[in-house]
Amino acid sequence: MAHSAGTNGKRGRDEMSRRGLSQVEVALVEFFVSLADMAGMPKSVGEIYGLLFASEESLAMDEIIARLGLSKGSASQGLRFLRDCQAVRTVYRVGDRRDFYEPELGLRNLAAGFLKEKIGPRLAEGSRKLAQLEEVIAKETPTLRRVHENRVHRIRSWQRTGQKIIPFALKFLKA
Amino acid sequence: MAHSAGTNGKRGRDEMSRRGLSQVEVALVEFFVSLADMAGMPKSVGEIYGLLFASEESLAMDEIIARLGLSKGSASQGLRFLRDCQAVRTVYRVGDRRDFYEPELGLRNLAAGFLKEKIGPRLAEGSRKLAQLEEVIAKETPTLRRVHENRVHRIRSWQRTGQKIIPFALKFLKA
DNA sequence: CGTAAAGTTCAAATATTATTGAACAAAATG
DNA sequence: CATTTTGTTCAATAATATTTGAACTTTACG
Repeated sequence: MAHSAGTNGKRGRDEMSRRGLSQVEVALVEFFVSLADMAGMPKSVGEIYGLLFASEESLAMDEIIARLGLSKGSASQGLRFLRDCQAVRTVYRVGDRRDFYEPELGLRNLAAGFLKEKIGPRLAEGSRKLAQLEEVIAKETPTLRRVHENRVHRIRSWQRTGQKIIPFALKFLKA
Repeated sequence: MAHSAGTNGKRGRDEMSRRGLSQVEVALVEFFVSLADMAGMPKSVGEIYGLLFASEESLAMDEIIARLGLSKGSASQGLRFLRDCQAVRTVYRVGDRRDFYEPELGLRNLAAGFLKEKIGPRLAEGSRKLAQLEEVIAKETPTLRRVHENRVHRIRSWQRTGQKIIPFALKFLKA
């Protein structure tokens, strides 16, 4: 078990309070946990971002571990994920070897980082697979080919629309 | 086990081919499985939509079951999910009691259905939780309150931006 | 009605994903 | 350079989500 205080493996609202998180901190952590869930990220990622978001000053990994009651492994991986998406930044404090973390608060940057890191690669992969598919279709008999080309063109059209919308939406978020 | 042909529980590319799916159908099913995964939907939902998308004519549930080799339960639940999001429609054929399904092909309608059915309720729930949180914050001491209000206002601002973008993006997709 | 076909539900089984923690690596400190 | 602090990795474990299939409901048909 990752921590000494709890009587079981679940980190619920009660245990969070016991660890010294205020009601507001607990609520913000919960809020971001449900957002993380919506975006298909692990719960621990939501917890960490939520805690940093609620916290006035930056936090080191061991502080995050202590306050959320999660394991070193989860904290390390969660912070890496958040760094990869540029949802958190490290800040340096004189006389302290640890890395301190603070959250990115700009919606535009959060969205851009998530799109670039987590969505972009998968769309690129899809695009690659579609290209392969078009090769297969080109070899089919004319009757069959007509139907399949129609379908694949439909997806291509979706992709073109998406590629127009995304940069536009990001500009919209600039504010 | 849901089907008689396979030697194990996995439905891979090989088994799909054996069931009489063409190379193109297999590729389209795979394509939508990975899209479904990206959107946090069960694989079976992607399979079903992919098969319908690849299919020139509408299909009944038992045909979907036979061709994809999934269970009655999965097919029923998957089709319900797709109907809920308006990603598929039922069509009627004379002299056949079964419901036949065809896919929605318009990106705008697909996106709108997904947002309304799967994203909307969660955002509403988040909004509700934020309102509760604001009540708690209002009761805090002035010093603490200042910090927390700042954080929550940030989220409110995100929400306002999101609420402006979504209808705009949907209009953009109308084409 | 009685029967059969079509479809749904849900508890149990399975598959997938996240978390843990101990072993390891890197880097600063004295 | 030995030691301590900080952080990472990854195999085992725990937790979660999906799938299955048998029992059930609903609807149509003769």
